[in-house]
Amino acid sequence: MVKGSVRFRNFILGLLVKRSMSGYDTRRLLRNLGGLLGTPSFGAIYPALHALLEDGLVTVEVVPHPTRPPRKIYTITDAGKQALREWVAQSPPSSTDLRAFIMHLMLTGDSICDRLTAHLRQRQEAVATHHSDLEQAARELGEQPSLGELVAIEYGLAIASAEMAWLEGKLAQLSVEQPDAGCR
Amino acid sequence: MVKGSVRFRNFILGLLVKRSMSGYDTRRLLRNLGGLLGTPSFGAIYPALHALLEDGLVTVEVVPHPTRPPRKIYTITDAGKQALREWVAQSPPSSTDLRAFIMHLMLTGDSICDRLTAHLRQRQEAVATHHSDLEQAARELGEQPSLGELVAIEYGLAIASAEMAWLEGKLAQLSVEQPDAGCR
DNA sequence: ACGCACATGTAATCAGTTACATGATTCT
DNA sequence: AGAATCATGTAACTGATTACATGTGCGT
Repeated sequence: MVKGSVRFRNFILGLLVKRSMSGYDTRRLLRNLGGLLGTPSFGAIYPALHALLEDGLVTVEVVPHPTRPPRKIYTITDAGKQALREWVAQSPPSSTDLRAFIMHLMLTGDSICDRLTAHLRQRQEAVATHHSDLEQAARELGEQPSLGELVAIEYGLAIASAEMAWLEGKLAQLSVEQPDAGCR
Repeated sequence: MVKGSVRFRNFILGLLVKRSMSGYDTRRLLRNLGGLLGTPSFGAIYPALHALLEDGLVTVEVVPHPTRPPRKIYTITDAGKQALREWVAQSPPSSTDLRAFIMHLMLTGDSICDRLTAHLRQRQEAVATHHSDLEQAARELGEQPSLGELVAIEYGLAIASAEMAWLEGKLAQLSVEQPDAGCR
């Protein structure tokens, strides 16, 4: 009867690294992020927060309010930071999950550990694989493909190419700016 | 006790437009497409197929095999084509769902209806909105954003830009190649 | 010998959304 | 007046995955 996935709980936990906030705040933050990390409902957020609390990964401070329901400000604990560090370290060996990748980007390079370039390279590999999968698919389409099919594959290919280009550029940029990459 | 979502059933139905095939085949096809349309499991595929059959949107031909379980080849019916046509017509008024968009691309321009440019324009709008949402988020990040946060937003922005560029190019190309757009 | 591709199907379980309850305050 | 924002929470439901049952043939 665990609430939510490990992945989801760590997403929420990841948001709390930057600053303490309420469940309501996490939702707003995620929406403000343009859905880059998804747009979960309260029915997912609150239970996840309760689970984190139960596991001692966060603490609550109840800020009462005269009229509205009291705000519950959640703060990540040392155990929580440790758990996140572990999650970031062991997690996506070859991530095809865009959101998990973005979350990892946000956490690495910040207070967790400077593995930014490592994650970018991993993503590079995953996208390259995806790209060649699509090329393969395009080739196998062979027999009288419809306009729609062609355009769809093209579309996927274009996005993958753009991702690869960006990743390459960013990696080059980072290697110039801070050649001292590696874990503290 | 309906099996699967309308969206998912239509995905499967959409694959059958091009050629008749078994449940096993649909799964392979989707994987070959590099996960562009997702990688559903048999536990989702078979029930969806049964539901389509019950609704008369597909027919089955059981091809027995001496040793292995018989293959069940599903073929879309006229009613199925009609249902798909309707789904494509009414569906995502402003799709933020990449997969649904790709499925629409595949269906339009083929045997369904030539609404390709309309769908591309709709997508263009959705991506533009997403892009400006991210720019807003970047601005609001304000206070001492971490390297990771910056990179994550940049990444989202880069992909959105690439999508917009591709969409613009493709629309220009289509308007030259076939100015006679519009539904038959 | 062992696993993988072929091929279908069901049951248990999970992870999430939707809908509801509660209730004051501010915008239109 | 009516809608939206603030704020938390639970219960019912849905849509999917995972794991299992069943069994042959082929590659290494």
